[in-house]
Amino acid sequence: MKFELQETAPLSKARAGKIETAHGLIDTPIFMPVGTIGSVKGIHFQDVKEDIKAQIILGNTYHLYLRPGTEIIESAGGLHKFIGWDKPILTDSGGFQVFSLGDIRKLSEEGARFQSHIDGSRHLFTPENVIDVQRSIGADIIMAFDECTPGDADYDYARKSLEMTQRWLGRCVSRFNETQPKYGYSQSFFPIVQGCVYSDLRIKAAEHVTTFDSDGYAIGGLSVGEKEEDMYKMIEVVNSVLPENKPRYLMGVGTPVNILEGIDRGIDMFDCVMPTRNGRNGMLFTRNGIINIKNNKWRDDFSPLDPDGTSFVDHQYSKAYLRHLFQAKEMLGPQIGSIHNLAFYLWLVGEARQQILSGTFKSWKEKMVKQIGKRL
RNA sequence: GGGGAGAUACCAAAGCGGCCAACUGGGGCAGACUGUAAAUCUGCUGGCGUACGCCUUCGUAGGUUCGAAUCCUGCUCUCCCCA
Repeated sequence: MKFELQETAPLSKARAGKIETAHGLIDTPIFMPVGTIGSVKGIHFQDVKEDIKAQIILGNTYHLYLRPGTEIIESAGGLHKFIGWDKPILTDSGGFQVFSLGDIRKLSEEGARFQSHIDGSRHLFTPENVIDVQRSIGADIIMAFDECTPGDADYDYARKSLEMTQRWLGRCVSRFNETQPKYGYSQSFFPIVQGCVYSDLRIKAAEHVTTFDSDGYAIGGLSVGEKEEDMYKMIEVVNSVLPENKPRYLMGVGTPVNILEGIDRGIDMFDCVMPTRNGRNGMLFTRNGIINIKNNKWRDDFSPLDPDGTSFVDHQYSKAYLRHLFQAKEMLGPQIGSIHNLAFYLWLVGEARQQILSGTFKSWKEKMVKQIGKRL
């Protein structure tokens, strides 16, 4: 994998770049739709690619390991072939599930013991076998196995948690280096910076990951309950340490405003369930603000869903019709909501990239932040 | 014509002397959602008030009772069975 830094915006840390993977190029900054279980929920891959213009999607080690299982994915010839997506894929390691599964898991130095949320069966994830599973899945970018420290963790917990994540990282790297890709193309490995909201821990964590000279670096453990200002501060702190010539991935973030603020602070890659989950639940992000399409006020608004939108759904369907679909619980409603939101997210990062390249990012961003957070 | 059952809030449906402004569904209104255990979850849904509360409600008109959606009587309407 290669990363080319093309431009940095004036008065900002925002960067435009290009990532070259075995499955194609990725323009950065980029947003990656989440396709946890091998599907961007509710959306045909054709639309993900051609309408939404996604350049890379996510999969999840935890979910794919439990179902369909690595055997099936290997038999299919890897995840790309299994799901019919020929562009890049990034897999998350399962670290976040270890965090979000709460009381059906137990952490130890060895790894994470957990029960399947599907059938209750017991499993063990270790830094080593998580790398193995990701080799089997065959994602272009695979993630370290970490502990996603909760946003409200105290210093002592955060420090110990970080130290374990660091030891796990060493084991991940070893396993990564001693194994080979299974499908004839190379895979990249990204370590994850933890450290909760504590600057000194974040700096240590960032310095630690850079000792491994990876193809890129991720910032995890943000937007997990901490204050938004803390998140922005941690991004600044970490990015002041991470090397300029490698992509930086802010995991799990966020709202459209979060993404612009992240770009402004030098983040290149984002993923989040928000556009799909909220879209399924009737919340639409637009460049003019946020629409809750279920609200009564839209019942007789026959104007296009989003006159400024880039997706076909924005022009093909009216607000009143989409509201009707949600009222009637028609599955077309969540599908349209998801497509719209993802298309908006991809437009947002694509436009940010153009603004960076033309040197106008900062003023554009300030204007956008005011608009896109409004409630319509 | 005879016999029986019933009328509860937007709808359906519990309640059958005080703990009832009234269970529960649905519908409606609003909110939440950030590396997806989520096409999910939460709240509100007689009126006024932030709240303690106050006011008006259980077909309708009376009555019994300290107290009635709940008991009694008349009336109106609905449904079922037999002729």
